[in-house]
Amino acid sequence: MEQRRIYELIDKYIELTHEVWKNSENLIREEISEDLTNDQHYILRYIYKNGKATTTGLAEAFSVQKSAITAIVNRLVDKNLIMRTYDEADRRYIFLTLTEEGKKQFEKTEKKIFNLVKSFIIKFDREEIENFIKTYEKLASIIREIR
Amino acid sequence: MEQRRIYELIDKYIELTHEVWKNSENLIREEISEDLTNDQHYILRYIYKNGKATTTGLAEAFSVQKSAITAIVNRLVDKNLIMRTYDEADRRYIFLTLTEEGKKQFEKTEKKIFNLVKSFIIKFDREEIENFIKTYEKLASIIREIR
DNA sequence: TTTATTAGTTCAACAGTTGAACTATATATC
DNA sequence: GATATATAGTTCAACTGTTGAACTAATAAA
Repeated sequence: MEQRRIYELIDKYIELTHEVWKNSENLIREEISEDLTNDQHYILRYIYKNGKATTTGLAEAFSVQKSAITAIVNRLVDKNLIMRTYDEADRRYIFLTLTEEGKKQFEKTEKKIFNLVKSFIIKFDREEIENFIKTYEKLASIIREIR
Repeated sequence: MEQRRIYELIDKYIELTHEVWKNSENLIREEISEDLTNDQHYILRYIYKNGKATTTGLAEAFSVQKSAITAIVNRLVDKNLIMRTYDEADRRYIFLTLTEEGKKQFEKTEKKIFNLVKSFIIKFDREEIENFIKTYEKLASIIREIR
């Protein structure tokens, strides 16, 4: 590929990712902010999908320090959406699980986000969106390798 | 498209965008954090590309309140990367421009980000990345319409 | 001239983040 | 078994970014 075109593509990529991410996050926030912040929802999402989680596991998954997770989890525990339970086999571990209220809250919030994403995903024809997701997956794994 | 497949695609989209964005931002932060935060760089980027900016313009472009822009701009002014100048034609307006140091800093930082993005963009063949960007642009304009 | 609007800042309050210091538990080494 | 090391998690101070309300200053409209 010619240098010039590569340059243009990179430039567009940088601008597009920033714009799309920012706007999406704002749309999501408008939908859910009365109940949760976006980051709080992503934490609930991780625990919901995995059944349980640890501080260290979340810190790795979200690429942040453990203290950042502690802070968010504290807020979710205060809201009675998450529970902490010691692992009796190794008491250094604390398992984070969703309370019943946490599950309900997640499902409610996720549905709103889901419908939002759906509203723009359905504007593409099937082939285009399939290819887009396929490339996105490749991109994710390339970035995973770099880290 | 069948409901089930749509569901899967939306689910993947939500997970992929979050993972890719988070990881990319972290990679960028590792590259530039000694000089600038990521958001500070994006503000410099906007002014650099447009020559000048106003608080209101930046607030709209970044979809945040004006006070958020004031805070970031203050830090950049403190670092002597941005200048404020009153518009003599309408003294309500304050134009934000880059100082010489600001331009240099931006170019230096942008180059690092550029090379980072390049390192994963070049792993795709031309057609794939062209299609990806094309769909991304469509996505951006759909989201722009929704807002 | 009075009232509206517009551009921008200030401020308090909050979420999220890092990084260092800390506690508590478990594992390795002598 | 005692000491040293490693691991999981929290606490804390400091910082960035954010909202939203109250404010100042300048311009436009009535």
